[in-house]
Amino acid sequence: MNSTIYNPNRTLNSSAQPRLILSKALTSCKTPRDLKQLHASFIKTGQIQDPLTAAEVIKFCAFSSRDIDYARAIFCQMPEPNCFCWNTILRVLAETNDEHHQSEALMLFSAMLCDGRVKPNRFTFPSVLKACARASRLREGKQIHGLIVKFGFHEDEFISSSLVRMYVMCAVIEDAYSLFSKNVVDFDGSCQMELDKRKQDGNVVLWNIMIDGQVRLGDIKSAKNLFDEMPQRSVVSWNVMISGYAQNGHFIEAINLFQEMQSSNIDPNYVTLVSVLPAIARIGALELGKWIHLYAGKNKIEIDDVLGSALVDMYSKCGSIEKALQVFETLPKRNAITWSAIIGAFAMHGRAEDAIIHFHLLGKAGVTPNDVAYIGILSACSHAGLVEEGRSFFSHMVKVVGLQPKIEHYGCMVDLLGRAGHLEEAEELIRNMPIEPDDVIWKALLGACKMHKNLKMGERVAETLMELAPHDSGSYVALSNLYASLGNWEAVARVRLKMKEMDIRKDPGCSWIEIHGIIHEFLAEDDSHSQAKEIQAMLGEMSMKLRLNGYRPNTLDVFLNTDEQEKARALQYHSEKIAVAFGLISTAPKHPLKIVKNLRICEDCHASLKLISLIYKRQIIVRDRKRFHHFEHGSCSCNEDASTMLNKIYRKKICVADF
DNA sequence: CTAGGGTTAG
Repeated sequence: MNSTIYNPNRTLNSSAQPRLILSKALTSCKTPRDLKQLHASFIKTGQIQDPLTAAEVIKFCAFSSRDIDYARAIFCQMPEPNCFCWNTILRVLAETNDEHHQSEALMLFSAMLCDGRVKPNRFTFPSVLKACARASRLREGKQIHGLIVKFGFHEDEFISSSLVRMYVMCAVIEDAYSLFSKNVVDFDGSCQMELDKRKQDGNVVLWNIMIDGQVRLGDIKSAKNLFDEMPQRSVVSWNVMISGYAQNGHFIEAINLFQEMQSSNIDPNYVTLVSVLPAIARIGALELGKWIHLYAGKNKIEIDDVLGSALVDMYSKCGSIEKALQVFETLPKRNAITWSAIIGAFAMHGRAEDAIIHFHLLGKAGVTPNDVAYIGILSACSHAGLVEEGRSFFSHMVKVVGLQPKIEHYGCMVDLLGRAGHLEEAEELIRNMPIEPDDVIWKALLGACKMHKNLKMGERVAETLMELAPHDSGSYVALSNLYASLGNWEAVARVRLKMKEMDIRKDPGCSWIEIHGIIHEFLAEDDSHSQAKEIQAMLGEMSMKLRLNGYRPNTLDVFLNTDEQEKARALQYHSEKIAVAFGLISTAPKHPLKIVKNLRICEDCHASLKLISLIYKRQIIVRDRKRFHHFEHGSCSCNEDASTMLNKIYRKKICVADF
């Protein structure tokens, strides 16, 4: 590292200014420029020599202006950092999301020990353990555990909870649990009254860490059990559990818990909002999302770049691209993730031009695009068929920005080339890329084979896919669709038979609708809802009115091997239809219905919903796993979509379900 | 100077 740390020949200038004035001066810094100016003046007056001043500046750099390099530079220039300074830089490095910085924290810690002029104190270890935890460095973690015992800090409750955290994050759940049990205070015992506030808080933290660890290991059930068992909860306990659900795909549970939190009179804070918004976005619960936005405003919760990114994503995934843009434009600060969110939003809504415009604006704003921004821009190009633009963005990413393309980027390129008909080039890209291809990328190529009716390549790709993911329904469905698009029904039957033999079933379809702020979830053929009877009646009415209006069930995409009547029945009970039926009986006339589906909407539902929008005079907005469909006056916004055009041309033959 | 957070191809 930097040798000036170890230079013993300089002396300390102790012209310390009172700390209050110092932090006031720091918080008055609004831009990195202000900070650098203040720093310059500290250097001029020699005040930077004061460890307290330096530590404050380091902290401010790292946490308020998030400039780790600058923080490190200040630390490295200190002739004789005291323990407080060491602790500060260690904490700064440990709390980043960057594994390099966390490793650096460990190296710095060992430098601190070697240097020997400053002994680690009880504030040093939590940071160092955090670095081990975040970087999953069990070996170092154990060594540090030894040191802690040697220094006699193992009784310290902050340190013991950090130890639990380290073990839990390094996936040594048994050690974590035994330490946890040793340290956790039994609230059922008579000692409860004697516990002081600090001890109680420490106890809650210990539980929170344990829950967080279970969540990170993907053991949501154990996490929830602990959450239910814990004697006291803080707002963090709720946040950990909510984000745990959200990050493991249990969106409904996350939202339910968020609502339960409010019934328990715990006020959501900034982190709560950031944690619950992704779940709201994925479910498409616009009303709840708007409420969150309002709540932040009312409760003076600052909408910064982080919360702003979550809001932009939520509005876009809930169908309000305009609102997403509006939030984006009013943000005081935008980082690479914020830009990725808006670019991804435009991509999802098929607005390639806006995506490109914003990609250029990002560069003008002095932000370096991250890998996710490139995923957004490449998928926008792909949807719009902008092959040359896509290629140029890809090479820009590699050659100019120096980002290593991930499988997602190759996936976008395969999709881009494949859609445009450059099938050979797409396949070559897969075979030549330095990453092992996954099922997703082969599926993209298979989709393109289907689109361009390349049976030869399609069969070859499907074969590879079935080897790669033999129990994934997707490849069978895609191959079957390819045969169907060529009218080869015999081959379709063969694929379906094989699926049956291998007991492979299509993923269950699932739809959500938000009514008066409550989210209702429906599976296909679902009759578990409390208003199941009314819904059934409505479905009956819908099916009758549809038939009176000339609709005939399109049973080609029903994947069951059953007779025609069965198939028609199954279609009637697709989850999106159930959600629409429920929406129709639960809302006032003319009220638009917004539905989110986990899979792609099937052609039969697509056709039915067009008619339903006409018959019931409702706007119906369906977000399927890929895009938005706005049904109104008997037509859908995606009408001009290429695949639908194909379906129109091959209406009689095509088996449409794209799943 | 313990704990929690945002974007991700088809």
